[in-house]
Amino acid sequence: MTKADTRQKILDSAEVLFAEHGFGEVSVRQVVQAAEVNVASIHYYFGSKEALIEEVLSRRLAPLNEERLRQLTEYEVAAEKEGGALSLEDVLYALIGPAIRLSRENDGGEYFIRLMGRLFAEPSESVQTMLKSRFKELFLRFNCALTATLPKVKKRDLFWRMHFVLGAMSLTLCDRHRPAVWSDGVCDPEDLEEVIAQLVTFCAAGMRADACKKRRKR
Amino acid sequence: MTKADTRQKILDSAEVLFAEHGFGEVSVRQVVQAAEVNVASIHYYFGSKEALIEEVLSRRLAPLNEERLRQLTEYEVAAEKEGGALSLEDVLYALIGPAIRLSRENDGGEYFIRLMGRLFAEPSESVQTMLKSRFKELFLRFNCALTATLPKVKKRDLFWRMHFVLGAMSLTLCDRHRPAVWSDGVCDPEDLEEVIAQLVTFCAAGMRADACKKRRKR
DNA sequence: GTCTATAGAACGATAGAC
DNA sequence: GTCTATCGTTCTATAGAC
Repeated sequence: MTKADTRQKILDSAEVLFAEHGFGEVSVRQVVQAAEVNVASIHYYFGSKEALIEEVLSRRLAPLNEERLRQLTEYEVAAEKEGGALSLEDVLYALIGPAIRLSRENDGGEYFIRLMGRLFAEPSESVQTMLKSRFKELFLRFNCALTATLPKVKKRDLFWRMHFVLGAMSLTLCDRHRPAVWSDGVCDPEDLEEVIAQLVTFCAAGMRADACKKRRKR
Repeated sequence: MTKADTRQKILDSAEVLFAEHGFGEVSVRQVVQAAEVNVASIHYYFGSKEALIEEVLSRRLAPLNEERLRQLTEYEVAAEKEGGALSLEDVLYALIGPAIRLSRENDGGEYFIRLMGRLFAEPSESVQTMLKSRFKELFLRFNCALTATLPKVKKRDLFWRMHFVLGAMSLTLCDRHRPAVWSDGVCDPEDLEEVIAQLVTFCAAGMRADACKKRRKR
């Protein structure tokens, strides 16, 4: 077995196990058993359990966020060529589409995406700092694009709404079966393009809402 | 120290630790140390770590969901008295308001709410079955109320949108500081009524969106 | 009802032969 | 690069004195 094979097998098994049970619940011994490699391999290749976690994440996050930025740029160029403006739906589509598609792929992307959903629900400082640094560029680019398509929405409202978009997307990524289970089969999460369309429709309407007003007591 | 005191101290400490670090990452020894009680207490009072987790959850979930249902009924009665119909904003307010308020209380409710946010991101079957059974009644009641206020929205679209509302709310509950951190202080998550108003505004607009259409390729 | 003491298993990590 | 063997630690859980 080549070096690349062992490394790969460890990463693949770790991705699945961490996604299904969480970091703390999975031991390195379970990982090596699932990967069918030796106990010592993880420390040989990664040094520690923590370093393994880091690797599992970075392996897929960079390509995903690059694809999002690529699509956003593509839509911007297309809009300019047609002489029109970038639409809100385009921006949301570039943000949401690649992640949902990755979550339905059979090469393990599904597990990585569930892992990301978990991480966003994780308030520990180290995790949040890691997320912020890895999403900073993406966040700024999309924030600009959204501001441009929604000139009437106040800056503060826009930040809140981006947070809510992230939440709606994040829960959808966490567990693809939930909408079907809770709706007794009315929703079909296997229909990829519908999931994306549903999310984009909901989020676009939410982003376009009139200025938020605190509620009068009734 | 009375029996009730010890039990209470264990539950309070467990709530905080589980919320901050997750179930798997926290050992019963850390819990007893934080609670300043004996190592054997947890097994005396709860039997096992798993049973302790169950107790931490049920202690607060029932009152929270009762309050949500109570508010919904209150709004229904008020609307009928005025001869008007229940508004979508009322329904969302009854769903979201109590949870956000609990998340800002200083009696530990804050930690419980973060724990719930984590659980929703947890796809393990046992957790999802537990959640579904404990939220079934609430879900049905609110589903009815939403259907009534949104007669034009298709059943399937409605289910999807409820899922997205849950996601937006869930992420907001997970980590109260995130919107402030990501927006460099522009958002103020300490302003309770604004958080609620922002969420209700966004979700109401999303729920009212026109029928979802799959996207044409561009 | 609270304590000490400890069983018995699993943990992350490493040393050293091959 | 892969293996076995094992270190030292920590874990959940329990038995039994008080």
